[in-house]
Amino acid sequence: MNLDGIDFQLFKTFEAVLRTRSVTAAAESLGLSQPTMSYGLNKLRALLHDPLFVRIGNEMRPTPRAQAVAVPIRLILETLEKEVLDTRTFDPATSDREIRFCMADIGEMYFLPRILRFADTVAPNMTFRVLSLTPDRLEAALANGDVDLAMGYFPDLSKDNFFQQQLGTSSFVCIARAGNPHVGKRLTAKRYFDAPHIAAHTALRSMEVFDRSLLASGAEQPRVKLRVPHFIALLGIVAQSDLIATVPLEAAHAVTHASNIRVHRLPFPSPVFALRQHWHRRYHHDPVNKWLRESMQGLFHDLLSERGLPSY
DNA sequence: GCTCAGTCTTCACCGGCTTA
DNA sequence: TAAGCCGGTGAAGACTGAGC
Repeated sequence: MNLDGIDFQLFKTFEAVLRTRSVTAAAESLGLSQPTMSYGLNKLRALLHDPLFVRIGNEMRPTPRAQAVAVPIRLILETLEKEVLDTRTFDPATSDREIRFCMADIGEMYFLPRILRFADTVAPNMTFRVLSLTPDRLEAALANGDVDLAMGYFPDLSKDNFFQQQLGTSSFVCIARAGNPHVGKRLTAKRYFDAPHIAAHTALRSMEVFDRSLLASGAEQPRVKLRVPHFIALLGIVAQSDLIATVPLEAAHAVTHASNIRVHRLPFPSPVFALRQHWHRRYHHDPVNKWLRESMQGLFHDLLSERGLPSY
């Protein structure tokens, strides 16, 4: 079986004759003339090698072949109408779609609470999932729709297939537990570089910007005593040890309320990096993706561009 | 069995679109 | 630009069942 000669109008012809049991009535229901209906029916008869309908009295009765194909043809028409030709716009108020983000764990702490509060009011039935993926897997996930939006610092997603929009800029600060003897009353450059550091570079891609900046300035490198893969672990260790950490400002925002962690300005000018949202060009015109991007832009643009260092 | 009304099929033609 | 294709229409003829 091939699709040569298949015209979906013929399926509508079939469905109308089946429904009305009359070529004339079917023609009227489709707004066509009776000969056109008859012509279409004959084409379908030739295609399916069956008379499909035979006249018995004043009724066109379906043949067994017509009865057999009635259900699949109806399914085809319904699928076309509902899933191909349906151009209704996306309505977040009624949608129960799952939105999938890719963020570093810093993003989860900083972006998600605000996203959830926003969703409670405008998209109450939506659910959310956050994935943490390597750059190559993220690229594929955005391309095939497994991830809707990547938010944060993703320098690898600058290829032609991806769109990006800057949400704001960020910089770096230092965090240490209250009373950390390496910090003292004010964090000086000497204290910063003498202190033992903890780093979570795997989780925080943006730290690459900080490292490159420090290298380019010719300054000495911080003494990293411990490297951990997760930002959450870093927080716990900073809170309970004399290690200090350099983290993006968003991370500092996220831990402002933590019991004994204090945020300090760096004792030298901090490099600045862009926080962006990234999406694949396949989904550039997708109503859901479009709504999501515009919402995130509205939600975070002012916040990221206007906020300063948290009070401490 | 004839007539009539309703319906279907076929034919001729028209107009729009594509292609050489 | 002309030819060919395709989907459409109107007209005419054929078919069928109901009524007499």
